[in-house]
Amino acid sequence: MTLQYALLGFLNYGPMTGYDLKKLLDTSTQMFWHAELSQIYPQLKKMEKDGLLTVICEPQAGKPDKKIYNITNQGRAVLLQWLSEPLDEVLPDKDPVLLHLFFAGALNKQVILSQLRLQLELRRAYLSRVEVEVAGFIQDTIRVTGQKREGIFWELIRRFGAEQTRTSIAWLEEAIQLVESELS
Amino acid sequence: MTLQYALLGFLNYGPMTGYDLKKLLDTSTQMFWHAELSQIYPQLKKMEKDGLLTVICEPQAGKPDKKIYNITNQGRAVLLQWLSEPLDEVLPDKDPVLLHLFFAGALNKQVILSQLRLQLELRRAYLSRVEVEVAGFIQDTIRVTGQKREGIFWELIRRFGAEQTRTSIAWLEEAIQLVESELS
DNA sequence: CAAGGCATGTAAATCGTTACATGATTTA
DNA sequence: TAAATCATGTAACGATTTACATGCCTTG
Repeated sequence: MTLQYALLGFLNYGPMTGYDLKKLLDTSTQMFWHAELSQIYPQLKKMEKDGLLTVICEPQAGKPDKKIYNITNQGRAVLLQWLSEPLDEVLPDKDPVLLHLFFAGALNKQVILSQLRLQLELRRAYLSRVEVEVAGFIQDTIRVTGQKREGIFWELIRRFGAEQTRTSIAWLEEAIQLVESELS
Repeated sequence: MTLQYALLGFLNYGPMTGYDLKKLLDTSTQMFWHAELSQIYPQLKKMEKDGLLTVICEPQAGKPDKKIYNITNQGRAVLLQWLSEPLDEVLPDKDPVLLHLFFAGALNKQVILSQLRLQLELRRAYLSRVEVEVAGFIQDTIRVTGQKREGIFWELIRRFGAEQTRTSIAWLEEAIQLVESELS
């Protein structure tokens, strides 16, 4: 169901195809929402049937028709209603990395250390991507589309990701030290 | 598949029932892994069929037989193999709260502020639970079971949750200020 | 006396991933 | 010439949630 709202959110920016939506999911929401084309296409079909979207087919040579989706007033209403819902939960998410670590007592010190060091490396690389590429991408998008109000929230979420990653990095550094010194 | 490893991880501590496992998932891993009984029972059955577990049925009056599961050597090998896998990904998780906020530009200032304030309240409450109850629960468990080595990791993960929550709180406070001052 | 804990499950539905299928054009 | 981009999908499988079903015992 949530995928529906993600798609409505993007279609509220303007008409586009399923393929376009996939690219947007991959470049902007990927860290907190993503989906495969094989999930997006049927979902769009259902939303059209439900009256949340309309389609225009644009014939193309050598490729399938381009199906350009438009959000309807009903679709906009459904989106706004969802967006207005109170955020009254702290969401438990699923994180296999933490599950690993939770049972890591069963492993020997060296294996644990190499796992922690690998995570540390990956998160440092991710942080620099968020601080450089993602930040630039958001500024470009604001400039090109003129979505200043929306841009405030995009940037806020980017900073959230950066802060969370910094926290992870500091924690991993401490964890490595602790395992090195306190684990036999 | 990951649920299997969570169950193996707990059964590696000692024999127990599906009902027991559900309670453990609810009290210790709930923030990074959880499952319903309707998923746990069939999974245990499958794991027994696969030779990762053995069962002993203990008849009870007025209740269904208690089915006590034991991890086998093969189960232990499967668990250790999974635990040893390199943690070579930064996991994208799904977070409807961030998705909300990503599209919050479509909402008016007051609705956004009340949503952010609600999240702030919830996370402050969660942090105090992690710092008091969860911390106490972990120390009790270490004392009662004597799992000192495992306890190091439980405590590490608890601190991770606390740090991430602190980061969220600081970020929400900033976000509220920014929305108050910079959004019309 | 109602609610919750104990203890097991099944059935249906939804959500999500992976694999398969087509076929032209562009880029490395 | 192989791979990526464009552009659509279907099919099969696996993971997860929600609803339903039973029934005793304990606690408030």
